[in-house]
This record gives sequence, C-alpha cells and structure tokens, in this order.
Amino acid sequence: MNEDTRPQKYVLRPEAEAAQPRRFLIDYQAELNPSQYEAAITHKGPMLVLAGAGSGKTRTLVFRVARMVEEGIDPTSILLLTFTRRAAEEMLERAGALLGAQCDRVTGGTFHSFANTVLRRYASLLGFANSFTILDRGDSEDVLNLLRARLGLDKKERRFPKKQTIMEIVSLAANKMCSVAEVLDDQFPHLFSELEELMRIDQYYRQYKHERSLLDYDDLLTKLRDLLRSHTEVADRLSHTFRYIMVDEYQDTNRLQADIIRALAHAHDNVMAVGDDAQSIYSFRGATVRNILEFPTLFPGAKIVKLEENYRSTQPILDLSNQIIVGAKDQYTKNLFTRRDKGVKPILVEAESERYQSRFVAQKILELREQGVPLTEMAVLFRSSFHSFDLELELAKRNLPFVKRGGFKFIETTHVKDVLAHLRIIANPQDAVSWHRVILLLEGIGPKGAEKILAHVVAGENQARRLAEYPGKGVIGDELRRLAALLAEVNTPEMKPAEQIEAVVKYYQPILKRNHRDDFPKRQKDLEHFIVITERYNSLEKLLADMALEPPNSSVGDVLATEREEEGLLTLSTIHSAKGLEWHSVFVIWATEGRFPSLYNKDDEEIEEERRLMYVAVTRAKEKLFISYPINVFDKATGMVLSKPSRFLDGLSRKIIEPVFLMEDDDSRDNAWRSSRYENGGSSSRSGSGRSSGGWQPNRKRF
DNA sequence: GTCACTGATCACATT
DNA sequence: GATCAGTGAC
Repeated sequence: MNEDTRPQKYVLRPEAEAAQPRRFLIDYQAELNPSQYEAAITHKGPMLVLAGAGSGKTRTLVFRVARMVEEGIDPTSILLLTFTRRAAEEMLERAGALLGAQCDRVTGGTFHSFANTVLRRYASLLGFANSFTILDRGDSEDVLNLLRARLGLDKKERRFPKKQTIMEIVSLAANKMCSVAEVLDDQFPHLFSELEELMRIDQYYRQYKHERSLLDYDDLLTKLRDLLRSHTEVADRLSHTFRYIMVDEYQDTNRLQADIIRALAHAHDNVMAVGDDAQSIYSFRGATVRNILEFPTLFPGAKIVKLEENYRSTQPILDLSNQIIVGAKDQYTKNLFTRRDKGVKPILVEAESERYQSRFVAQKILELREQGVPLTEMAVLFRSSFHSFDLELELAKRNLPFVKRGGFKFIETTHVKDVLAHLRIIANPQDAVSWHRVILLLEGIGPKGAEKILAHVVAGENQARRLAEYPGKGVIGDELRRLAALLAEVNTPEMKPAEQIEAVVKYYQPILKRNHRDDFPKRQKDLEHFIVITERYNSLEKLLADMALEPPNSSVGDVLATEREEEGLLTLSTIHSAKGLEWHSVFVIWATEGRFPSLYNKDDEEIEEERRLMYVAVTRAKEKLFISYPINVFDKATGMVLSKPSRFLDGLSRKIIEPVFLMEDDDSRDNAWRSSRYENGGSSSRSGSGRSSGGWQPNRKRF
C-alpha cells in the first residue's frame, strides 16, 4: 500500500529478446490445423507423423520446411527423403513459392539418389571406384544369368530358378538384412533344395560386382549403411551436415533404410518420419509396416502426431474407404473424417466382359468431359500394368489422349539399353557387363566370341585401344574397328552427352535394322525421343545415374501422346504409381476377385497388402469414384472362371456403394448415360441384349 | 560358332 | 507379347 508513492516498475527485457516478438512471413497457425501446426513447428527430437490419406501431409511437410528456414535454420542442413525425386522436387518448389529461392538449397531426393551422391564421394573407402556404374534391375539379372551359366546351373537336367527369381531372392535378402536361407524359408520353400547353389551365386555376384565397381539398387543402400558403420568419421560428418532429417512415406521403407536413418541421425536425433501404415504397399521390395510401428522404439521419446482430417474426398468416398480398411490389422488406429459431407456415392459396375468395361470407362470419361471435368482431373487405376491394354485401344479409338504411369518404361527397352551400354563403357571402362552387351551386338559375334574378346579387352588399361588391336579377321575385324572408331570419336570431354548419344544412335542404326526388322522405325523414333530427353544434361555421369535412379516416368507408347499435351491428358496408372496423387474422378478397373487380389497372392499378409492397395486406390478420388469388375473371365493359369467382385467390395451395403449393371442400348436414341430408375427384379436379361451393332450405352439395373 | 526359326511357357507392383 | 530353350542350316 505504501508503495503508491513509488514510481511503477517497468521491467526491461534483455536486448536480444526485446527485438520484436518473432514475426514470420507466413501465418502458420492460420494455414494449418492444430495437428499439422504442431508437426510443422516442432523441429527438435524424433517425431512420427501418422498422416491418413488426404490429410494434408505434403502441405505439412512444405510448411515445416518453410518454418525451419524462417527460423534461421540453414537450408543445407535439411535433408528431405521421399519416395520419388518428383515428390521431393514438388515439395521444395512449393516451399520455394512460399519463401523464395533459399529453399532450393535443401537436399531432397530418394534414399537411392542420396546414397548415390554420398557414395560418389566416399566409395573408394569401401574399395570401389568413385566412378562406379549403377546396375538397373535388368543389368543385375544379366549378371546373375552369366554367373548361373558359369556355375553350370543352366543344364537342363536340373530346373534351377531363372534369373528373375534369383534376383528376387538375393534382393530380398539384402533389403530385409537376412540370409538367403531365411528368404527361402519365408517365401520360396520349394527352392530349399537349391540353397547351397543360391548361396554360391549370391557370393559370386557380390564378388563380381565388387571387382568391377558395379552397384545394384540394393548395394546403394547396403554400401551406404556399411560406410556409416565402418567409417565413423564420415558418419559424424554427415550427421553434422544434415541436422534435420525428414522421411516421407515411412511405411514403405525397409529395415535397411531405417538403419541408415538411425545412423545418419546419431548426432542429433532430429528425425521426422511421416507415413500411414494403412498405405503400406511395397513389401515385395522388403518394406515392412513394422518400421513405422516400431519407430518409437528406434527413437525413444518420439512424439507422435496424428493427422486425421481428410481434405480430399467427399464423405461417401471416405465411407467406402473406411469400410475397406476396417478389416485390416491396422495397429495405429486413425479416425478419418471430413467436413465435405455432400457428394455422390461410389459406383460399382459389373461388366460382362473386359470390352464392356473399356467401353463403359471411355464413354463415361467423355461424358464427364462434356460436363466440364478436364481430362487432367481424371484417372484410371489398376492393379497391374497390363490390365489397361484393352482400355488403351478403346481410348485411342475415341481419340482420348492419355499418359500411362508405371509398367514397362521405354528406358527399359532393348534398343535404349543397347545405346546406353555404349555410354557406360565410356564412363566406366571397367564395366564388363556393358562391354559384353556392346560386343555381342556386332555381326558374326555370339556368346563365345564375345567372351573371348571381352577377356582380351578388360585385361589391361586403355580398353578402347585393346579393342582396336584385337586380332580379328574379316567381317569381325571390320566390326571391331568400327566400334573402336566410334568409342574414340565419342570419348572426348568437349562433347555434350546428347551429342554422344546422337553419334552412338547413328552407329547403332544398322544393328537396329538387323535385329528388329519388323518394327525398326518405331524403335528408331524412341531413340530420337531419347536424344531429346537427354539434351538438358551436361555430365554423362549424372545422366547415367539419373537414367538408373530416376528414369523418365513415361511408358512405352507415350512418346506420341506428349505432342498433344496442351489439351490435357487423362492419366492411366498402376495403383503403386498413383501413390500420393489425387483426381476429381477416379476409375478403378479390374476389381474382379482373382485379379485384385490376384490369384497369386494367397497368404494372409499378402491379402492384407492387397487390401491396403485397394484402400490407396479409392482414396485417390476427390468427387467421383467408379469401380468396375469384368465377369466371365477365364484365367488361363488356373483354368478358373472369374466372376465375382473383389472380396474387398463384395457384400457391401448399398448405403456405401451403388451397384450398376451394363447393357446395350437397343433403341440407341442418344449417347448419354441413361439415369433411369432401376428396373425391378428379373435376372432374366442379365446377359444384356447381345452385341447389337447399334449405339450402346450402360444402363442401371438392380441385381 | 552363329543365326534364324520354332514352339513352350509364363506373365504384379518399383528404386 | 516377350523370353527362352531347342533345332538345323550355314
């Protein structure tokens, strides 16, 4: 009381703090919901973000990067690991749009591309040349095939597994960090009798790669892990460089990748893993949902944040999604909800045959386009790449332009791989696999001849000269000198990669004509397209690494489609390749039991993964979802007739999904989908009214 | 040894 | 459809 007379106290803060209460350019709290906000502003320590489908995961990551940069964290100390390079680029672009160019300095990419970057610097510590060559899947298989023959396992009295199978086994062992025996025990019990030979091949394969500085996809990860383990000074340096690590799609990482993260983060533990256990779909690559479940064990004290509000889909689509996943043994329970409670029910279409399905999809797409939905906002998704073949014909017939994602890439075709092999021996003259491929292309030289020449060529330094000096007579001699001349011409540092490729393509043309007489013009076109793709590269090494790690996403046959891009393209995609994407309208085709899930997947875990795959498919849709299943499908492999909808959809209430049945339009009055009321009862006309040549249209009918 | 042709076999997803 | 093993002509 008696203090009245005293002047009031006013406390001055220390000068540092007095500087403006922190102001950010971005109002994070307004842009994000509370969970997203929490994830975005927490930077220290381990954190697991469980992000349901469409819950704004990418947005959260983007704002988190922006926030870190705004707080003054050096962008070069941030590492963003994603599933595809495209995903990383997109996120950093968006962060850049918020904040400006400094976000470009964040390191982003896939585990494999990150491993590649690190190993290009440190491979010599592990006894590899820093100019190592990356083997893609096909290359690796070729090596295995070679070793298989060398070990005399290709004789017909024993049915030894073929290269693809060997590759799968060897690769799974690497990714799951277990022995060949364990892989066999787990997934190939019928091959147990071959264990000894398989182990020998595995052994030789490692040795072969090591001697020639070849790394396959798995080696990129394995060697990075080894490097981090055996060279603590390198591990320290990397850990201090990358002080903030973010891993996207964590549900699709494997143990090896988890180990790498653990080691990279040892100096700080600042790791944010984002994922959704309900969307784990890569177990064939050794990914395990256990990774995400056990993250808190690997990083004790991890904070767990759940993103449960869905911003993508309407409530009816979400209802179906939830129904599909409810049967799963999902250990992190999430409760997806949306405020978008309007919307139409998903539609389940029974098609009498694949043709009907294709016609339905094409017609419906045209109709939606009429209604103003652009083609870029529509997608057709399927389990396996070949499921879309018939539809592709139908779309072409109706002049509907599309891109296809997933499946066989044109970079994997023989002719493109042939051309690439020439460039590889320039980048890495030790690369015997490519030498072999290149020499085998020459006229008059078969497997035996190639082996002999190869042995001579790689026996010493300056391989190109040794090739020219090889004592070959007649046609063979001419061929060898022609090849040597090409290599000499192209092996100059001044040439840009695209120019080198152009020279190789010119040289290769007669070979192409000889080997592919029937479709050689088509293949020639591919090669010209390939030159265009590579024009932006300045370094051959970078080009080769990119072609192996992040090949152009286009499939065979897309080359022509790109010319019409302005008007927008429809997307056809495998479900695997559709991960993380979304469209206004989505068609899921071939949802027939036996195809999806496939007859090949029988055990519980495989079925669970198929279920998650279906979940991923349906959660891509924002407004409209059409699922179709052809019936009366004869499966050659088993002799069974497939005639039921996928078990994930069968028996669902009509409150959840609207069944529709297709039939020809007899009176062919107009071209619109007739939205007539259901006819009652009657299974009599179930087989439609035959293939009348008149206008056809889908119709609705009660089952 | 190489090449062209035949018929059997087997097809999922991807860095 | 692509690949692969097997065959016979050069």
